Amino acid sequence: MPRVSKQAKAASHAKIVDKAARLFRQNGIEATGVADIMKSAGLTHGGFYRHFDSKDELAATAIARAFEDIFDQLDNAKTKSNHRSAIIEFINGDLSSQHVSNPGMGCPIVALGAEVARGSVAERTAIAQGIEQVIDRLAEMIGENKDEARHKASGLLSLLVGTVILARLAPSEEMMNDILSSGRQLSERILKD
Amino acid sequence: MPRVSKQAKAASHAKIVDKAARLFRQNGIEATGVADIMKSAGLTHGGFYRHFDSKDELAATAIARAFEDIFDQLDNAKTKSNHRSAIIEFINGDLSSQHVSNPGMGCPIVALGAEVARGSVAERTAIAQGIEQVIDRLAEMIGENKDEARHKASGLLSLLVGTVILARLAPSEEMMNDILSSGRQLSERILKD
DNA sequence: TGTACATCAGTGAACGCGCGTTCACTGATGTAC
DNA sequence: TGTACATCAGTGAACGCGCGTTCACTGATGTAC
Repeated sequence: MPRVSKQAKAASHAKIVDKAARLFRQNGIEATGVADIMKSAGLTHGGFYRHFDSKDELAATAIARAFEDIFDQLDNAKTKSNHRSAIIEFINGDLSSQHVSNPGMGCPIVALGAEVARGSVAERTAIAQGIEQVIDRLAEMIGENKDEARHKASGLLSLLVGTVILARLAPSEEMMNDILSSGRQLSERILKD
Repeated sequence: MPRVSKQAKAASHAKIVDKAARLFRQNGIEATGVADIMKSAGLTHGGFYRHFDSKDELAATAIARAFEDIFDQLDNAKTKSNHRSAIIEFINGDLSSQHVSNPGMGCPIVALGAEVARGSVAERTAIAQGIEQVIDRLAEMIGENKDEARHKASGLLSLLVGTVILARLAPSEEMMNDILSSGRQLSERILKD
């Protein structure tokens, strides 16, 4: 299959990014090969460099793409009438066993934070921008005075990230549930003044 | 340098584990080579398999070793007369810029949690045991009724882990300090009923 | 305590393997007339 | 609208490289007498 149309290329591009965003979160960036991603997108590895200059460039793009999933969840919750109940709904989704057992579709900070912290500038910039926006949106939903809301949003995000990481390391379902419920309870305490 | 004495071997063994515990936390397990570790311990890579059956076995051992650093800090704080001020001292050490900028000597859950979550059974067992013990010791210092204390300890640990991860991703010193101070403030709120 | 010999910690070359990246090639797409 | 040709998305073999692991070798250590 030789040259394809512009829109076919755009579709390939989007598919590569989507699959990468998923595979990177699932298995880590380093542990995911360019060939794995291309195969997952229904292509062969040789064509990769018609889309990206390097695996690192894809990683930065895929991190930004992964944050779109989080923004969708936040925006989706925000359309609900009540901000307070919307944020609780978001928290319950984040601190759920579904999220814990599906890293590929979950939070990129949880899945990739530690790895990206020692990664390239491009990767770190992408994740920092994502974090900034998540905190902005959380703060907007928390409301009250702006500084105080950002303060709470930052603490809440830290708690959510740490809770899911610990839950993914729990050796039993029982312990996972204990960790998640501790996180949920503390989250609610952050929200009520 | 051929065969060495039993105690020289024991010293080599300890040095390999110490260096591995540090390098793994600094650069990740996968990104750290056996040869890097051996070189760092003043040895050549060929001798590695007189000490461990595989890199994975070393990883599990090094994770357990890394937790010793945390236990030392916790026990050190616990010898202080007042449990309440001791736990605050521990929190302040954990949520400090020194900890953020020195992953090699810091918390293995922060540095390796996400990677170990998709690692071998040996690695996951080692980190789960470490987490269990950290929660036990935190709960003991928190006091009050046992279930409530474990609940709080679990939430506190989640918060600490997430805060340090976010702080390591902060693009500016200012944002890092904001994240750390949000984490510190929330931590104290967990402690005062 | 002294001697003879087996053991094995550590060395450094070598192994197979998978990785990111490059390349010559293909033929449909896009463009210029 | 039709024709001629350059472009370039995608293929699959090949590249150099670093990895975890194995191996033959060395000679001091540990042990048996």
